Amino acid sequence: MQYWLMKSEPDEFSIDDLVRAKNQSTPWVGVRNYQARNYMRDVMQVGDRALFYHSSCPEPGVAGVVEISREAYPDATQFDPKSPYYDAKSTRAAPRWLHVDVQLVKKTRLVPLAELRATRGLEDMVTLRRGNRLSITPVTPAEWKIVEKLAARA
DNA sequence: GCCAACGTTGGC
DNA sequence: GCCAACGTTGGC
Repeated sequence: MQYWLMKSEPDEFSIDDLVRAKNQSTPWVGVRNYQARNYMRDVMQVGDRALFYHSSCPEPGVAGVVEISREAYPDATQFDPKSPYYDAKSTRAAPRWLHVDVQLVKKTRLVPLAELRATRGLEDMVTLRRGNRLSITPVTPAEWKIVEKLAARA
């Protein structure tokens, strides 16, 4: 059992989109970074929990909690020439890109990035480290507790 | 729109 | 295998 942080651009897919989604669940398509893929493929397990993070938007921050609901399987968008995630070098025999499914646990208040940065105990959070751009990063149990407490505040 | 930081590509 | 050039991310 592991904790994670997963970034999504709310213009693309927001926490509210997840609230409205069928079964409040979604395939995490579009990851095109090997390290993030490897986390999904090799480390993530059904039942792991993740912070749903809004990035590249007016108010970046944690917007909710999700649970990994299906283990990694091939990302169909890599085979679709019309998709922005199309990868001409990937084949069905050896798909390059995989993804998990995630299911909503809860939408929380938006915990802004600035607040995360200002919180004691989160100094070493991977996603907050200088220059980090990875869309999927591990979160320690201690960090998880702190962020959950922040998110539960009114 | 800017820019720092990082990942990927491709020539050698 | 090196590394420069390029593209992308993501906060501001």
